[in-house]
Amino acid sequence: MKTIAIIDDDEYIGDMLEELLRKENYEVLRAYSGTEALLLLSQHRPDLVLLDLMLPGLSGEEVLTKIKDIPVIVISAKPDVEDKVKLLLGGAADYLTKPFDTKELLARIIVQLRNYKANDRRIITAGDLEIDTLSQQLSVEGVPVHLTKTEYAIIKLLIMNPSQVISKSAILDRISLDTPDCMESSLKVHMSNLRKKLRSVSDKEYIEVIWGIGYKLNEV
Amino acid sequence: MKTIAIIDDDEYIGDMLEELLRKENYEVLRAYSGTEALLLLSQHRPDLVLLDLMLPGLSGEEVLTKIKDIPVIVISAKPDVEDKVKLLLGGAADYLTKPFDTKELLARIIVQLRNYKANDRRIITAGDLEIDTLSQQLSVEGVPVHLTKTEYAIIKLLIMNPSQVISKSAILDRISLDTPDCMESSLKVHMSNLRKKLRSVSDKEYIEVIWGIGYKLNEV
DNA sequence: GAAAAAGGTAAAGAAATGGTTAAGATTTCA
DNA sequence: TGAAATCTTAACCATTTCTTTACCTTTTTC
Repeated sequence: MKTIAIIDDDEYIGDMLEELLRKENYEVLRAYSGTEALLLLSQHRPDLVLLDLMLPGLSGEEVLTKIKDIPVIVISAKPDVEDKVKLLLGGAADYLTKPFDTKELLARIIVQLRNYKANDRRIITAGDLEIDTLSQQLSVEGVPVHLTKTEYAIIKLLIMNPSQVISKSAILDRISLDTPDCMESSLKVHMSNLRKKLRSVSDKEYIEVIWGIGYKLNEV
Repeated sequence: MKTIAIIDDDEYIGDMLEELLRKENYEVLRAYSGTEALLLLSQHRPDLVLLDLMLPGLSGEEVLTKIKDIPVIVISAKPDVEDKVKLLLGGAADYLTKPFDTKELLARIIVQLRNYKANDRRIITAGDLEIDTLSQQLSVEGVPVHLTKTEYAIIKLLIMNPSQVISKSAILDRISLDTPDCMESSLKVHMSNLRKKLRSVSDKEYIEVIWGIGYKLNEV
């Protein structure tokens, strides 16, 4: 998933943009002034910036000069060609004049994003366990552990529902072991192998058995 | 000096553009129809294409799909948002509606050209791997490696998404191997050949297999 | 406490997946 | 058109992963 920072002091427009982008499955960051924007960018690294020019404090132009290596789409109420040229030459990747069509904005966002390497991570943690859904890797207390496809599917299910009891049938559904006869015996083995791998890194008992029902991940 | 191709059947506008660009010290190529454009592009490699949509013969859209890795600025009389979106998603780098201000056009040309390094090339790197999107060449630890078109498409996809698991189906989608039955066997061979070429330069294992899922580029 | 039920482990065989090679088909380019 | 490069297909092998089986331990129930 890509992250987009919206820098706009107008809360109404910002909210509208945020909703629009979230619907398209982007992660959204917000800043409401130039200084806030710089703070935000020092802490996060979005894949793209939507920058409104009318900002309190620092001007949009000043903010633009501070942004390195992230494409910036400038949004402005001024249809002035002089402004457009100045901002484009100043480093903006694109320039849209209000009012704009949201479909066009989305298309231009895609244009900008497709030029850049995706460097986002999607990490889900539960206690000392951490999975990176993009590299499909598990880390236990920071140590990467190699898992098979099925083992990864199991631990992901558990991590996404920490401290909840997951029935064996739910696990079987999710990982779709489709030999109806003898699936449970297979699951037993997968659980055993998975735990063995966790144990090779840490002594903690992450996976707890709920007798007769299923399993539960303890956030130790 | 940068070279810009103008593809426009309207001689008057074309002449105007050519004069404008020459004044700005660009080299100019001209084509007056879709087929002529393709011929021109097969012989020359401009740094940028200005493409008018109203073309006799091949449509501008068709021409666009044939142009790879050269930024295309579409110029159109149609202010239709639907068209804009279609062309932008279809690979256009920018879209200007007539009538436009020439200063804005020049600024947007600079924006497009600025993405390319001083030597006129767009370089994308991941660790010791580096691709040049213009010459479609890969360098491993600085050593150029010759790749076929398909191999290049694969390594580009991996380099643009470093450390991420790319499913085989995603790769197949991207490089459009279109014999649905036996594509995987083909992919296996491409991967094998690609790795062999990488191995001939470096001992590092850049491409990792994620068993049952796909591949991942390690930034060693 | 014994029997029954459920879960854990280890090992072996089965199945799936990926790697490699080579030959034939196709495309490209001079 | 003919030669060279590239792509596809198929066969075979190596490796990884999954399932099955047997046997063991733990928990529950009576």
